[in-house]
Amino acid sequence: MAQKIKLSTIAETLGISTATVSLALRDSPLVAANTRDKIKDQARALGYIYNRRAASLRTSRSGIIGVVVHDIMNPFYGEILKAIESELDRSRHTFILSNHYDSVEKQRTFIETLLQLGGDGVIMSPAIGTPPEDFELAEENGMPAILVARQIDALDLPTFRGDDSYGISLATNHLISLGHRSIAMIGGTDQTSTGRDRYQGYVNALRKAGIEVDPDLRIPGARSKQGGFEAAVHFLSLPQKPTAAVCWNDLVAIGLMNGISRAGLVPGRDISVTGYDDLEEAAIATPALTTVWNGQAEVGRLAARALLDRLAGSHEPDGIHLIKPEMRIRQSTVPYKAR
Amino acid sequence: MAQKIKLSTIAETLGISTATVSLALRDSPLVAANTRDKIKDQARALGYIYNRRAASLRTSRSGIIGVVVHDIMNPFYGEILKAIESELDRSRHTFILSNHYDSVEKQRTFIETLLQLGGDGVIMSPAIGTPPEDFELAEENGMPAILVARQIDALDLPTFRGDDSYGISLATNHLISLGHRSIAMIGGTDQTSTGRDRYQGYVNALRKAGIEVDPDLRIPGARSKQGGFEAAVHFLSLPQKPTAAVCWNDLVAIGLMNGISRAGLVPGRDISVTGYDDLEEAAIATPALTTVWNGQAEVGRLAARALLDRLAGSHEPDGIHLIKPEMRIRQSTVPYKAR
DNA sequence: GCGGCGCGATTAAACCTTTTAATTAAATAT
DNA sequence: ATATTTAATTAAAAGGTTTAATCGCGCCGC
Repeated sequence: MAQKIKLSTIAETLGISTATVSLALRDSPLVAANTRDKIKDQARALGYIYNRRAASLRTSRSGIIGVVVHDIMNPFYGEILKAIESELDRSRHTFILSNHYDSVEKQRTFIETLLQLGGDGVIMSPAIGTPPEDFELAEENGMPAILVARQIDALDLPTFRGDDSYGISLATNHLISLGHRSIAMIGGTDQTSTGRDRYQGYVNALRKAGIEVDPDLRIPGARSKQGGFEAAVHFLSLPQKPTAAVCWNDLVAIGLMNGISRAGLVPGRDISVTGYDDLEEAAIATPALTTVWNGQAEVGRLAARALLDRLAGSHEPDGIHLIKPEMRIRQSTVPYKAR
Repeated sequence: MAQKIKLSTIAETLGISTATVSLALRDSPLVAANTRDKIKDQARALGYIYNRRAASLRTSRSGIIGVVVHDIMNPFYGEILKAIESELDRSRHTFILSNHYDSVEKQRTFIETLLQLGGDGVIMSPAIGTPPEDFELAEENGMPAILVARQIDALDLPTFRGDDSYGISLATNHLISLGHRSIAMIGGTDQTSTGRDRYQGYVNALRKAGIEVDPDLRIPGARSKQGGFEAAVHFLSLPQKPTAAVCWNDLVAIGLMNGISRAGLVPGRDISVTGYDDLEEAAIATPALTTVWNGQAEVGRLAARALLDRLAGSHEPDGIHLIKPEMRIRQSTVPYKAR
């Protein structure tokens, strides 16, 4: 490996000072146009590589933004990440991604690493049970945090997420309007704010329609296809013989439909199923999945925007920004027929 | 934000030198045990945060490893990433993730950013059409590169991938042994080494069985569910009426099966379908997908291991390391019946 | 009583860039 | 010709950590 080219290498070969080189490369108006061009040409010719860590040591701005979610392999987060990525791309920021798999421990390690690297900010979907101190750690050290998808009640951080309670009530109402009365809710947990909101939306819709809420119809579980698939057995053996299922998300819904098919029944004919999130996959599932658009791309975009704005100095109001979900009706839901 | 705590802050409050503090925090044997403990306690008490950029400026080791693949939302890469992540986790390295979406431009930008950050190494699944110079750039600047899933013919970099030709021939042979004679190959491109290998595997298997290769039965397309779904129409309208399809990967296969269902036929009864990769999802698809295990976890693990070894000094031999795929037979493939 | 040895701690330089204040050179005004 | 303004460049310090070289000191053996 040839020896490292630095500012001073360029300066020496050109017989000028490093200060001028530095200024020229940053396009400062302080340096004459033709010296600037000469410098840039030389930098290119020598294969100069800007040393960000030296620079950021001086400027205390690293250009690094951390993003941490539960699991990047989950398409729900994937769609959020994609939006964040494309927003950050056009702003010369590098982003560091991590999963926390709902381990508070892992999440804290990530925040610490990011602080060590001098991260400019962080966008997070916090792990279940995150203690507020972990975020205060970030803020205290000058690293602003923005929350997506989940909120932390004790903290007043800028948060972008869908209106879960409203969204699930949309799905539940849709099933009720099709004549269903025995409706199960499948997947997810009640230990997150999201979980409580969703359950609340389900309960509210049922109550409003005068349907009694049966706690046995709540089947929590993993928020994955696997989770939905596994829930199918339990679901089909319920004594109440539900005719419809409101699922935690599209993954659970697709898994559940697979499980139902495996048992010889036909989803979208014998059983109505709704999803949540409107993943790309929902439209091509069989049957095409009725679901609730949850605006993940919007969430990601707004969160990234908010962080960039804050880094640029503007301190926009904290608090929770809710995206209004919308119904997407497809073939997995049909009018009630006795089973 | 309270003012920054640095080594010298700790040193002053304790009336010792920063050198001692630095050594103590790195657990150097040069400092006495009880001073070390005192220092560590004080560091914790003051909320000291290690400044990695200052350190790496000095040591020229950043602890950062770059990972770039086509698309992290693709579960095939997701499984590789997960393996890399867990291997890197236990070694105090931070990893920076990026998609290149097969844009050589985006890939180069990423490599440059990584160099600026002083990345210690990079693991890549190179973009289609990557010019060798882009990797030489990395190597020249002391940043070793390891390839996964795809290779670059002109370069002798350490590469870990499945044996595609062999793997696809396994799938094709399986269908032939079930009596199928008109077998299509769906999805993917022939512009990557992977693509050419896979097509070769398909062709070889057919030839060996004395079946004529019909180029019309090759339907290239996006390597996604969407791609498979869209290919279904074309597939079903082929004049040759194929009774089976070898798909580029599980996503294409699942999409194709969805498309076939949508057209009123039953995959795993009317049409046999094989996937590739054995994603978690394959087992719970309906019907459960016959596919080829491609060892993504193994690929990721070995690649990470190889990079860490190289960073630790050992220069293991370059070249291509092939993982031997294995057949996973499930319900999506059935014996031939005239259609 | 002295040279030598080891332990524990320190000094000081180095890593590379940015930025402010200062300097020099050139242009304009008087 | 000199004084003043403007433009272009530079010197030097700062940013936080690591590490080779050095130092001080108590102790051992002779």
